[in-house]
Amino acid sequence: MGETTAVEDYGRLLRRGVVEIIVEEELVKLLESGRKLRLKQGFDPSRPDIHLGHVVGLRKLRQFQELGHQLILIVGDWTAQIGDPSGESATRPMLSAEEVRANAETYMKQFFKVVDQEKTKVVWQSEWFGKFTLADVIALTSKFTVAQMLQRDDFAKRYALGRPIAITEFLYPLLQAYDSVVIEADVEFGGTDQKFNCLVGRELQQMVGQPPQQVFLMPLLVGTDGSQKMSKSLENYIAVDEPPSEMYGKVMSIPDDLMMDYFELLTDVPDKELEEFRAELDSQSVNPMVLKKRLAREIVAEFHDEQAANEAEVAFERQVQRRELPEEIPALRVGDAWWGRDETAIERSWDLVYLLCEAKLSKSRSEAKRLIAQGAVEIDGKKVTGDRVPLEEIHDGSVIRVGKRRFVKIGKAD
RNA sequence: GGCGGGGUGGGUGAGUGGCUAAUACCAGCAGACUGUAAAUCUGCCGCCGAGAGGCUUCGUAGGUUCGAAUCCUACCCCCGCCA
Repeated sequence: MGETTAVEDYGRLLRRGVVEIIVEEELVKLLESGRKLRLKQGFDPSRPDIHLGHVVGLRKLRQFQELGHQLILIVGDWTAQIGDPSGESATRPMLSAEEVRANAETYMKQFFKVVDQEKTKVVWQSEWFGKFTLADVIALTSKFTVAQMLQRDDFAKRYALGRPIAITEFLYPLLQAYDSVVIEADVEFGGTDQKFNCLVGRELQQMVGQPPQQVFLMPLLVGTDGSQKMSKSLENYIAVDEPPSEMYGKVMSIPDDLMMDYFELLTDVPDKELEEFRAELDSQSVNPMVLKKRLAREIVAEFHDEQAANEAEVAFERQVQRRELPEEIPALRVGDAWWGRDETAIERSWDLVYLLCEAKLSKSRSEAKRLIAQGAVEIDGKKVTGDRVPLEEIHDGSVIRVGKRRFVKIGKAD
């Protein structure tokens, strides 16, 4: 494919889904030097779940790997104990070595869904920080000033507002920077919120006589709520290990405005095609839903496969768009007493409230009553209006539905 | 060491003796509509109770009062400022 491919790859590599490159000319020089670059990516094994917000960066790493570069993945078993200072960081409980290892394993299993494991070397922070003495800590911290730390937007804001900043939070960027020195990173990757930390890395490297790493900053993906960055604590995330239909549905639930960002950052749909999509959306010549379905398929296929994506789509169309029943419905086994032979027989009816609770379709009796009152409950497609349901309305195999997405199939207990 | 601020329902955050199961916003749930689990609109959103109503909740434990998230006491926790 020759030279054109190389040029195209650079364009895609350096433009799509990139906010800022520090320093771009230097990075280009490195790329053109033909040297195998050392790419740095770290993670804290405090939260092992990877969601699409992380994937934006991981895809970029993969693109670099495709060009033959070497990824060094740092397991932040020390920084995990500090917690990245993003806001009101509650002090984290110390994780045991066991937990850290387990988390790291879970993390990497998901990580290598996107990133090429063959071209990745995994190292642990404890390999170097485990040997750190107080003297080393003092030496490291003495290289920086509080004023420098306060350059970081997050710190500056909190300081101005009189919000607390823990001393260990200042340590975080320093440890991260030291990582760069140890592994002699050529390029570090991160979301835009990582800018400060990455820049500290550059400085520290220069202080010890290393060439400073290049910094590659990517946009923060907005979560399914459409307003805040995707994060686990905000409950607006799509995890990479979610089942296909769940993933598909969550993608469909993002606001239309977010669609093109997702396309750009999370799929390989060519730029040219994305341009067409934008034009179609602008001129309203396409139903956004159609494009969003394409997006959902692309994403599901990336983490599962084509077939799973198609099945998820079929399920979505049936269950959400046409409000039909899903293929698989959880079953609730009901004992003989419930079939009207004992106390229920006296009233000749089912206690639907009780049934909903038993079936875990409702958290409490109060909620169950509300749901019924709001017309959210139907039995075999018939809307229910009262708490009591005549015995004959429910038989073996009846399906109770609450809202659009909750179902249970009633069956006799063995 | 001194001074001050604060701990309220999943979150933010009102409320300074009864009208407060507790304003508002966000999230969540449901319904309608639809072009999707988008958007919009409407309703719901502690628990128990068929209902009337009852019970539990505002850091913890006591107390004052006919009555407390609101007052008092002690304790716990968080934060800022000045040294």
